[in-house]
Amino acid sequence: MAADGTTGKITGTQTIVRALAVLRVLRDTDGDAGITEIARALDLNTSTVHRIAKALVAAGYVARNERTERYRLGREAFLLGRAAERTLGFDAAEPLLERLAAETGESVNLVVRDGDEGLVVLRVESAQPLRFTQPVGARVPLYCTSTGKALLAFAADLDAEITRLGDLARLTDTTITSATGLRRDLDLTRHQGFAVNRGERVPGVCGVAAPVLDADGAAMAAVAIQGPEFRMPTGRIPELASLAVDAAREVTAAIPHGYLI
Amino acid sequence: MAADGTTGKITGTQTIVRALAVLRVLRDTDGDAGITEIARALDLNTSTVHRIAKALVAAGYVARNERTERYRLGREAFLLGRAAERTLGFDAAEPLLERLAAETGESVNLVVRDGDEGLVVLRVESAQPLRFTQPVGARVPLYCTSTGKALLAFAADLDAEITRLGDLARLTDTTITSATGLRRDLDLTRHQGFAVNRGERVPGVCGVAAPVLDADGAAMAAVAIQGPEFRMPTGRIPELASLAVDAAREVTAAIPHGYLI
DNA sequence: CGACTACTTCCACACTATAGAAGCTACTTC
DNA sequence: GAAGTAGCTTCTATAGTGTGGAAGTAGTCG
Repeated sequence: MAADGTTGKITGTQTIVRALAVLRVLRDTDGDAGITEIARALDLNTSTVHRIAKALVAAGYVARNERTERYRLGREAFLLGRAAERTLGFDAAEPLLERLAAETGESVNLVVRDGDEGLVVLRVESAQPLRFTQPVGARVPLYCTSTGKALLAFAADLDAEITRLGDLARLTDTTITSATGLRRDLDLTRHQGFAVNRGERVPGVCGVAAPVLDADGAAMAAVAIQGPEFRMPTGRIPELASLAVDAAREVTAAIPHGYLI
Repeated sequence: MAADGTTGKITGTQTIVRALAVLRVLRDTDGDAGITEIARALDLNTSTVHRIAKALVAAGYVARNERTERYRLGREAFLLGRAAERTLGFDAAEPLLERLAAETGESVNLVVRDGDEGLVVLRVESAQPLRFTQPVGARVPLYCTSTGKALLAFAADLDAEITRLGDLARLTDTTITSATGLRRDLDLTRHQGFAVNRGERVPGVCGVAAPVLDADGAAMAAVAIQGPEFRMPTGRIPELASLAVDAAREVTAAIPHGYLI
């Protein structure tokens, strides 16, 4: 079968796509949103959005303010998320990351592949006043982050990945901007078993990431330790990497295999 | 069977209802589920479920195992939940409950009204080896729990609530089983500003709950301290109640008003 | 006080979602 | 190892669902 990397047009699901789009708008809105607001954002008729919203309210996925007639996400959305957290093993992974953060004193993230980006699904923040922080749900580039490079280096088809990335935008002095340079870095990452990022995306920020591997040796996710460069000198990298690799190995047991999380 | 809450006859939303039903099945399934399994649970044609599942997978709400062709909730469901947590103020409420749990040494819950039941949306467990525990997502009766009685006592129309409850099943020696008895208890609750439950649902378990009130004085949620009766003697109730009331007042500022959460 | 904006309801029609049939693969049984 | 079984997936004609324009209602601003 032709592996359709990009989502092909699936027919017979217009309504579902629209309903999920409404949820997405509410997810990305601070506070609440009105029907017209949502309709405009999605370029849909207000009556269509209104009907969809009504169904979502009836199901509890959306909460409705009776007075202001405005909407926000509801309790069923919250409960769905909790269930997803459990079934994807994030709740089991969290204590492992917390331990890693405590051991290293730095922030720790769990990142999964989401198309051509990395998606932060868990974070534990360092207790230090100066710490690296990225919100859950943040999407990060693959080619210039420790987690992204760990995901790429242990992807099923490394060459295909590199060509697919296209242009590598320069974000800092140390950003790797050539395909050959990235290839060399990923080979090293694969050989070492962990990826290192020294200010390639944000100046002064260093990351060390280990892949969470499935039975075939492909990366399902990546665990990263992140902090200011001065607290993570070259000499400390081996120790940090070893801790990250250990944590990643434990996370492997926590999350379900075979799923593109 | 599928009716969630009070699903009136809303037309033009069959597909959305079905898609949400598929999500509900996955939510209530441990591990993963197959198409046929879901179709049987919902009494739908497999091809219908398959198409819906495909749309949900494309949107990232459902994760698909390519090898086993089985499904579980996906990352977008998780992210939606996190967003709901934020917009409903649960993330802001959590530290308040944690403080209450630390102050009292007992388990703390936040419960909202869900139709004719209470729904546990947050919990912080006591550090004690013997502790009361209820999972997030658990639904509890209103008439025999501290949180339920706090929600009832501060409902908009108290009389209507009591008649609507119907039969009050006896669960323990101390369960209130008569409408007049419940009425008296709720009046006291309203007067005191907090509800107490001494083993009315589970023998030996005591709860003290304070309502989270909106601007109109109606309950939006309830905060409860729960533990074994012997650690919560009558003499300690005023102190615990005062702490619960204070916490509930702070939670009021955290959660959005006007929404039936 | 009138104009404006937003939410809600209704209904005929177009087009979407439906479900049956059939192909396909993986696993089980004999 | 062949035959059988169960489950996933694709296809398509058709029924019936969802659509969006229009009209009604309520609240807000100048």
